[in-house]
Amino acid sequence: MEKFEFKYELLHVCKQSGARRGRLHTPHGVIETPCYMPVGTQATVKAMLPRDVEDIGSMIILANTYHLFERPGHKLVAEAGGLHNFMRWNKPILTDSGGFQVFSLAAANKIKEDGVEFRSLLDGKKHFFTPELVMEIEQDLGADIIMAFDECAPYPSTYEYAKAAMERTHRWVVRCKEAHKRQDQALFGIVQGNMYADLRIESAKFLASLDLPGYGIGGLSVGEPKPIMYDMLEQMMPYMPENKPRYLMGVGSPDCLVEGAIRGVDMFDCVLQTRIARNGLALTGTGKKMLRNATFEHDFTPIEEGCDCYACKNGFTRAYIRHLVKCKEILASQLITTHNLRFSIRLMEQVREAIEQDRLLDLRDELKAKGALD
RNA sequence: GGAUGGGUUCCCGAGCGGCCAAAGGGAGCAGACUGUAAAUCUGCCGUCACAGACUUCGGUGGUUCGAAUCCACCCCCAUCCA
Repeated sequence: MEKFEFKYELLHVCKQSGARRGRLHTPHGVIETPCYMPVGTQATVKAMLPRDVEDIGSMIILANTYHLFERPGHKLVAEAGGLHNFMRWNKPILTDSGGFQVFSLAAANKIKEDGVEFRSLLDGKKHFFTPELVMEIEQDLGADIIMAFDECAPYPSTYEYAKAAMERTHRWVVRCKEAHKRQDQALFGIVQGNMYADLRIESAKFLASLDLPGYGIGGLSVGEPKPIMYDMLEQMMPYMPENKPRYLMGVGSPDCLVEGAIRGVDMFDCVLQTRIARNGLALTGTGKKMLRNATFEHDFTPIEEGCDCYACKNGFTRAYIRHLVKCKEILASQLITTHNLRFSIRLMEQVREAIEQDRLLDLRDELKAKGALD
């Protein structure tokens, strides 16, 4: 594997907020930050063609190690020439490690020092995920950015448990780093520490000492109130390396995207946009709109006036989309997903511009006043 | 004209003397959704002055302490026989 330099350029720091405007170079392209990354867990952004994901301005998408290991299997993806070729997406990809599944499927999993025993959701078979196996899978998948195997502790967790999970995560990231060989992939470590600021700081310092090309911030938005999440970000951020991208994992509601950027986050991913789209809920500059609702029956305006997404600029009306939602037509998911993703990506375009102009707090207030962050 | 089986709350469809405002599904209405076990899940769904009351199970009468459930007649529907 050819060596690639995953250079992160810090282009500008917003004088008003401290937010970072940056640029991350990967083998499959450049990522302007801060950015929102659509999620394509099963090697597809649900309801979207790769062409359309590209058209809305996605610079990078996610896929999931755990899901692709289960099906179709990382060896098959390797046989297909890697994830990019398999799913026909030639821009950057980030694979999550399965650490979140340790958390979300906790009832069925056994966490041990060496790794985590998973019960397959598909056939009940037991699998044992170790840092080494996760690295093997992620290297076979071949994403540009790969996440270390971590343990995402639930909220609330006791201090003792949070500390144990964090320390285990630290031991695992060292093993990941040891096992990771591909030079054309960037291995990101993940900060843990639950809702304990001292643990977060300890975790940030430890990970910084490993000199990895980027860092995930994990274990947030797991049910805690938003002010707690923001407080955690504020407390730990001074200990995160300035010259490395910071990826707030799994967070990405419109308000969190802006508030996160203000607190120094460079990358976000979130399933919310695509999931709520499939349930008929559209994000707009004046707040969320449940297009299934009867109020839109005779509403022949676009989802959002002035939006440049395919659905809005081609005359698809709320009344029509409501009809599609009620009929459970696939096009409803396609149109609303396209819109929600474009909304989020455009939001980040605005955020980047505001950072360059040292006015991100102003932008936040303007968006808030219109209801865009509700 | 005769025989048989039916008519249940918006629709389909259970119920076949009290525990029935009436199972279940659909439709309708609303809500949830943040590193995707999600094209999923939850709630409401006769009316009202709503921890209670009132009006419903083709119609009308009757039996009974009590009927959607039993009886009589009538009106419709389906199939079969003339």
